[in-house]
Amino acid sequence: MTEFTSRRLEIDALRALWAIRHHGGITRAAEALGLSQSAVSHKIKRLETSLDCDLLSRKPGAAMFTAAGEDLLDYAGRILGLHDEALLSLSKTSLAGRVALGLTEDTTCTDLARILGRFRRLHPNVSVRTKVRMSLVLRGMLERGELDAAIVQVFAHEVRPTDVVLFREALHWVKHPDLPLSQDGPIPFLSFDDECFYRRWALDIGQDGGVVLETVFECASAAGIVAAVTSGLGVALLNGRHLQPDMEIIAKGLPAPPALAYVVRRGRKVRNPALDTLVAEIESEISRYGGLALAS
Amino acid sequence: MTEFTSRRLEIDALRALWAIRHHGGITRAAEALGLSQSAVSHKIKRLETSLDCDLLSRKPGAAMFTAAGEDLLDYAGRILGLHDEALLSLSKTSLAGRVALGLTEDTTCTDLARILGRFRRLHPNVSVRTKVRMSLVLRGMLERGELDAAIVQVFAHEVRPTDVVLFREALHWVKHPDLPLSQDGPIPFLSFDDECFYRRWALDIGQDGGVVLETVFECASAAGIVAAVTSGLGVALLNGRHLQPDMEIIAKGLPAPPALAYVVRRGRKVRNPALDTLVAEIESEISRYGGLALAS
DNA sequence: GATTACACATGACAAATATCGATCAAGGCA
DNA sequence: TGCCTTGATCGATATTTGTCATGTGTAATC
Repeated sequence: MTEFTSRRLEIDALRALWAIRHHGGITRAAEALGLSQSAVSHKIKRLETSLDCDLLSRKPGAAMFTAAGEDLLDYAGRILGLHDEALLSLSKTSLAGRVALGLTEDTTCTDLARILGRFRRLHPNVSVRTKVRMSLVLRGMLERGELDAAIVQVFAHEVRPTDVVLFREALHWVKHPDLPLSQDGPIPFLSFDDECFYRRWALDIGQDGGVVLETVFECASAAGIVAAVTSGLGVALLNGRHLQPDMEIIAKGLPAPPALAYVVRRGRKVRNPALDTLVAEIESEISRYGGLALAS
Repeated sequence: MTEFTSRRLEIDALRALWAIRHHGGITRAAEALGLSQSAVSHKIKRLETSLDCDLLSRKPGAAMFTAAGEDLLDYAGRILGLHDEALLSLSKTSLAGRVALGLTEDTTCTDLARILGRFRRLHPNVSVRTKVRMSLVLRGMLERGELDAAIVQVFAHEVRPTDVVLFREALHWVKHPDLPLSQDGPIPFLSFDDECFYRRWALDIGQDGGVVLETVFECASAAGIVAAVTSGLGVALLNGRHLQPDMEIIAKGLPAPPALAYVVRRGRKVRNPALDTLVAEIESEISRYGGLALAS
């Protein structure tokens, strides 16, 4: 009979497992969950003992999860989804209204999609309209009242008290190791398109520091920039996610790039209960996992 | 921040909620779960505190669950389904083979349907073929090796050590209050059809006790018998589930009806790992909830 | 209207279990 | 090699969870 009490999956343990996958490691997961590393380690251990099988491989080089771990991870995702939806549904208040939401392309394939889907399900009377644009464009639309809120990239020092920070990110100057940087001549710059707001920073600051950047390549997608960097076309500003092994971070000679943050920024509209709820759900998800996970 | 740790649904608590619905009350649920009544009461209380809303109405006469309770119950069912499936999937052993299973009509709409569905999903390489027949027929098929196992109704004293008891049931002689029972003449008997094994008991025992039963009505479905009893056509043998307010249980004048049990009875086949697993899953479900629930 | 039976709530306490901080072991990397 | 990061482990607390004993409210019975 004790067999059955021991064979029970704790919600918290499943969430820990999930966080380990999301954050790539026990220590980081613990941090995100607001627990100590040993607590998370123990949680997984208990889970493994109660299931009598290994979930993490603990072998360096190999994948982090065993087959059983991956298997359980799949169930964990579904169980947690239902669990969180159950929690929300108990506090729902038959919401109705409209929400016009702006997103950057980067964030569409993160947890946000999941949250938005759930929000639709829980509040069928709220019409959510989303627009995907670049951060600068979204900010303009916010200003003009065309959006109720948007998820935009901003400089870390520009984060407003009313913004909800999803995650922070560092920018790096990168180049291919083989590309020499001459001190005098203009530096070849690989740039996102015109509306990319840190491209503007690069061109402005560049002038202050006496460094001259010459845009030799312009591409709207990160993939294009990455390809251009690895083929040695020039230097670029990339965030940590896009760093590749064959890229070299330029430590000196260029002004230190600013830190970035992805935030939920609200428009000027006075009252919008549906938006309040949506933002609250995003916030809750963030504090539960210590930030949103990016698509891997 | 502590708000989020407190807002967490324990699997055990959800199972308790589910058991309360299944067994119709905290005390019975506690018994089924192998816990004390106060433990279950506490569990629900904690759940309510953490959710900050009432789940059980505690008002006599009213429904047992509040709206929020019903809401959560729905999620609980789905979460527990996933949870249990996750547990099973981790111990699955890529089963293959064939199982020929017999069922009585009564049991098709119980938890068994759910268990069979899950079994199919978890073991797609096992072909499960089910046949719905009356208990006596199923027993014959078991004898002849046409079935690997069957869920049949048997007299409680005929339960074999190898049988897995799903639940037990009492039979009652019932009649309409207005129907007089003459001591001398034959008693009008409302019977299931010929293959109903306790109809045979009724006719046999009837003769021993000097009581003469005359079958005045024959119908394969319980609903038909119920209708016949309430219209005063005669007496019948019915199980507790089919008792109605306007029926009178006949305490004397007729031999005490035997107790019944629904059991999983296996056929003679030597080895069948797929069947072993299926029976094990049914057993596990039983001990988890203290018996299978009937359709309400 | 007292009484009994029943189902549930509640409080105190004991046992189990989770968490933390500190420490330890192992691998990756300069 | 020595440093640094990551995760395992240990002992000490803190929290959770169950049980027992008891209290409360409701209905049925005399």
